Amino acid sequence: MARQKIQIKKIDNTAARQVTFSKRRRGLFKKAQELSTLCDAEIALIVFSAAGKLFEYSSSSVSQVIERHNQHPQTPEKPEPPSLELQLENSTCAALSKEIAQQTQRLRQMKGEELQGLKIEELIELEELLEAGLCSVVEEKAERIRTEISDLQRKGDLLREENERLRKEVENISEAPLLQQGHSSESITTNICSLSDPNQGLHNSDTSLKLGLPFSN
Amino acid sequence: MARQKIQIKKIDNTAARQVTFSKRRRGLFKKAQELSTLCDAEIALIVFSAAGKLFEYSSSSVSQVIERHNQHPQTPEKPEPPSLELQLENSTCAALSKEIAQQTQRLRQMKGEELQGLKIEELIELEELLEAGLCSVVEEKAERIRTEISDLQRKGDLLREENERLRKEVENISEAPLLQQGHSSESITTNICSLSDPNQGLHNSDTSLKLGLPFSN
DNA sequence: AGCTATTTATAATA
DNA sequence: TTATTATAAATAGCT
Repeated sequence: MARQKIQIKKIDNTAARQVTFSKRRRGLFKKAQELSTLCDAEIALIVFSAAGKLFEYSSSSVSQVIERHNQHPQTPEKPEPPSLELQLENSTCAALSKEIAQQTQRLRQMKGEELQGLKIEELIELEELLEAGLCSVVEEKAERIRTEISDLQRKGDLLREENERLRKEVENISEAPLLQQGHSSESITTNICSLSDPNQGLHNSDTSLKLGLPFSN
Repeated sequence: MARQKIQIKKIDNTAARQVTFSKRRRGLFKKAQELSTLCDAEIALIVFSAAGKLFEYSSSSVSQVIERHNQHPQTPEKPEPPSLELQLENSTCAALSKEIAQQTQRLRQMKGEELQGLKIEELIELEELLEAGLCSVVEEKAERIRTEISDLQRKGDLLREENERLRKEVENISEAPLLQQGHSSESITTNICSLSDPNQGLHNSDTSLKLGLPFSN
């Protein structure tokens, strides 16, 4: 509106846009204030800059005008037309909730609850599903226990070897012309070690299978 | 601002005030619209005339801007701070999604999939859960099949009684001095009926239990 | 931030 | 209300 007429469209140049925003915003606020004074009007003006900064003017207080606006009997169309974005969010939430409800029911059915709603055919399918799942779980458990037992036996073997080594070391030391003080505690360890069969590591798989009894529980 | 400069104070003359209100209001709205377009600003402008009439303008929707205004943080850091309501929606969605993910994993585990993440103790619990569920399902199925069979047998009994009644009726009619035409088709029905033991209704429960073999499938 | 040539808004009037 | 128009105000492009 000066030097040159401009098109009312978004100003591309960022700096120029910010300057214009500043100038016109002040002009707008001034006009609003003048209107309210001259004509005894109640005005609220809320402006968010493109950067999200808030500017506001009100002849009284913004909250007061908003309150009056909310209480205004007019606006018979939509009291609160939720934005499309919000509607989408809500519909997304609704869809998610529905999915949760379905999954929850399915989980209950798999736990043997709320079976009334199922037909015999569905019950049979569910039974087969549960049996397959149970079978997988049992197999996984068996595999885990086998591994666990193998690990423990391997560690046991290592400990036994270590003990054997220590026992021999003690024997060697004992051959030295020293008194046999403190030998009692060493003998306990030695005795415990000698109770175990040093060859039992070879039977690992058999042993784990015997211990696998809980598989059929 | 024309012909003569005016003082910015309430216009005494009512008519003049209304005219000025009308003109300036339009000018103000135009300026607001220009600012929002030129500078990509979000604007809400609420004006109550002295007579209490509401005029409003917004670049988007008044409610939306008011909402943004209400939720505006004291320090506007973000270029586009999503309203708290939206954040809540999003967090709700996130929570729901998380729950769905958990349920989905649980369902898979119950179907015997993705068991790697479970400890042996958890596998055992899962196994017990599946066994309990399977047991319930099997019992429910057995009950359903029992009921189904009882129903079918009851209906069969009714049909047999009806057939018996019809057979006797036919016999009575046959005693009349008519030719035995058309008796052949009746006799088939009668023969079929006579194959069944009219007392077998008493054995309903036993029979259903025998037929209950699929329970252990 | 100021300046100023122009455009725009508008007060008075019809 | 609307239209006209003289004038005040606002402001786009520059510093």
